[in-house]
Amino acid sequence: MLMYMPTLRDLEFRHIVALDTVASEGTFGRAADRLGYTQSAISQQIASLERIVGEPVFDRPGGPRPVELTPFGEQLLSHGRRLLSQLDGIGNELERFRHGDVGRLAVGTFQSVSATVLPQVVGRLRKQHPDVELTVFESDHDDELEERLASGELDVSFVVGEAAGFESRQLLTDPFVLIARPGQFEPGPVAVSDLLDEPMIGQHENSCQLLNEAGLRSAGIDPAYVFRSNDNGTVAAMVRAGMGVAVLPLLCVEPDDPRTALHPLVPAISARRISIAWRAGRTLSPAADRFVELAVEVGAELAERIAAPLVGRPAR
Amino acid sequence: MLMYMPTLRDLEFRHIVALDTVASEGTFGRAADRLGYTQSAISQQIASLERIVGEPVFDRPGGPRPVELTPFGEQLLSHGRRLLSQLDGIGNELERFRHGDVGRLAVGTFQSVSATVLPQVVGRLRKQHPDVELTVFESDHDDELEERLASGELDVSFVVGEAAGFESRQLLTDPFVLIARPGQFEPGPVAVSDLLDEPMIGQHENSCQLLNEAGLRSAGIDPAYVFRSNDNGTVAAMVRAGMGVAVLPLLCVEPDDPRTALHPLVPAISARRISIAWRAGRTLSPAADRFVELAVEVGAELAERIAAPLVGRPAR
DNA sequence: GTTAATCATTAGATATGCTGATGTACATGC
DNA sequence: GCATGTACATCAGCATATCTAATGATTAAC
Repeated sequence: MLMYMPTLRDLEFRHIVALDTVASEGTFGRAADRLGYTQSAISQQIASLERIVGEPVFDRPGGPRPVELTPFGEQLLSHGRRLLSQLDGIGNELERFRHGDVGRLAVGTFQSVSATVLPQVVGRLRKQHPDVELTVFESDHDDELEERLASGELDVSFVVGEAAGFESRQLLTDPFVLIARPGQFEPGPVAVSDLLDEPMIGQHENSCQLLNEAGLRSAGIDPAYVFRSNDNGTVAAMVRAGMGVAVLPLLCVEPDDPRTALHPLVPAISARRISIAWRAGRTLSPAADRFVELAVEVGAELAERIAAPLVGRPAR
Repeated sequence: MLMYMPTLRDLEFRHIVALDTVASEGTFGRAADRLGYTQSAISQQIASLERIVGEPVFDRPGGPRPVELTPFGEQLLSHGRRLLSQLDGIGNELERFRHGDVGRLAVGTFQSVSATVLPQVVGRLRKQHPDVELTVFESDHDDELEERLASGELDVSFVVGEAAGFESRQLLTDPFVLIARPGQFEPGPVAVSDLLDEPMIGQHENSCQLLNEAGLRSAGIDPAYVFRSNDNGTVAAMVRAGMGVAVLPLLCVEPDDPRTALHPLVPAISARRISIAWRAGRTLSPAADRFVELAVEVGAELAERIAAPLVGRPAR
């Protein structure tokens, strides 16, 4: 009959615990009592341990004298104790991970979110879970964000609208507004048709700009762009300089700048929906979960704040 | 039916190996092939792992798509890998220990051995097993050495003769010789009875000195000590100065010093036997075993060398 | 819609680990 | 010296865990 030859990989933590307990109690029987086993069980556990390591771990003097670790047993025990405390450490780390207190988190974002939602979310996350290693990747190309989400490089990403293959939670809707010089239009809503002859300032081609142009076109305007920039500050400056007017998502605009006037458009261009997304079917880490929650929270607050000036300001 | 609630302590290395293999293979089946199990076994191992940690470790998209670690699974795996490599490290360390290449070793010794046998043994040990942590405790009181041997403070100790409760290996026998000024006696053996009127120089009371005096008395001499020192160089100097003669174990004497003459005694005082001892029934560490072997080796060489001058010198 | 690939589940065989009883070795006390 | 007590080892029997083999359920791809 061929015996299975055990290796160190067969070592189990109960072996170490038994070794430790017997070593400190001095007898198998007392160790058994302390661990809730019978003497026979401990005897067999130690025997099994000795088969695994290939050496006796105790000197058994026989009779009523206590057993004593062999030098090999001492060596094994000191290594084993380290292993046990490592295991306990792992338990603690996993518990922290479970609460979202540690872990890596890679987030995708794009400009307008980076400037408005993200700082709030990051701030709250860092306050509540300071040890989460957060990395942020920004791109103005939706497909790049989605690729990295799909590959697993990103855990979650802010996105405009929804994309197939992803789960998401909607954070807020961001309406398009007209940015003009103060006095250029009557305060209050402006008809899209009034923009027919206006020179337009816009962004370079991106999902948001496309949505915007599609909206204008469906209202009968074929906008003539005299300048394009993806820097929202530059766009606003050009408007102030009288180069033209711009249609931008509200989140891209500095709402309280008195040097520009904001006007809702009628008919409204369908607002872009900002969500946070992750790969469908992929379990989120607790930290990522927390991030999503915070994003929803911040999104709701922001939605409230941006509704006010848009309605209120033209009346001012 | 009450279920047993597993804890992290129930984690086994096979769980980690399965986790790792499935993670890198992408499917349970291929992992099973690689590990020599059936797919069912791996499925059950992962299920068991998930019960232990309380979380799914894989996202299973269903159908022919590969499984993928959950963030929790990733975290667990990275900790688990560390644990596995620790275990392998322990295996290596134990192997080195088994060969006597690492470990602590506490050795007891006394003066004459410290001056003759020990340096040789230590030298060879350090050369062959440089990473053994050797500590040496020296005492001229046999009982102190034995106490520390018994308590486990010392692993092995050089001793004179044998003591109950210890196992030992004999290294050499160290004959007593007479040390006198050259010309004081005829070269060759000296009769103990000729020492009747000689003033004697001896050591303070210790096991070796007692053996010595007992030997002289049993030959009819009641030695009159005019000076005692435990420093062998001092004793020799006093002999050279003409203060008296000394009877010392040969190992305590500088055998090639032309300013003193060495004489065997007739009838010989029964030589002291030098052994190396350890607690009976206690398994020695491989390093200690090695030390014993080296001590025997050195003892044999030394026995050969000290026999020569004792026989040869009086004839010179 | 059918096929192929995947994991989960089930049932049964085997191995493992435990209990309880017994065997064996040793020290201690009379 | 012999009886006694205390300890570990071993054995038999049982419960449980773990593996294999077969089957079921789910999903992608054609």
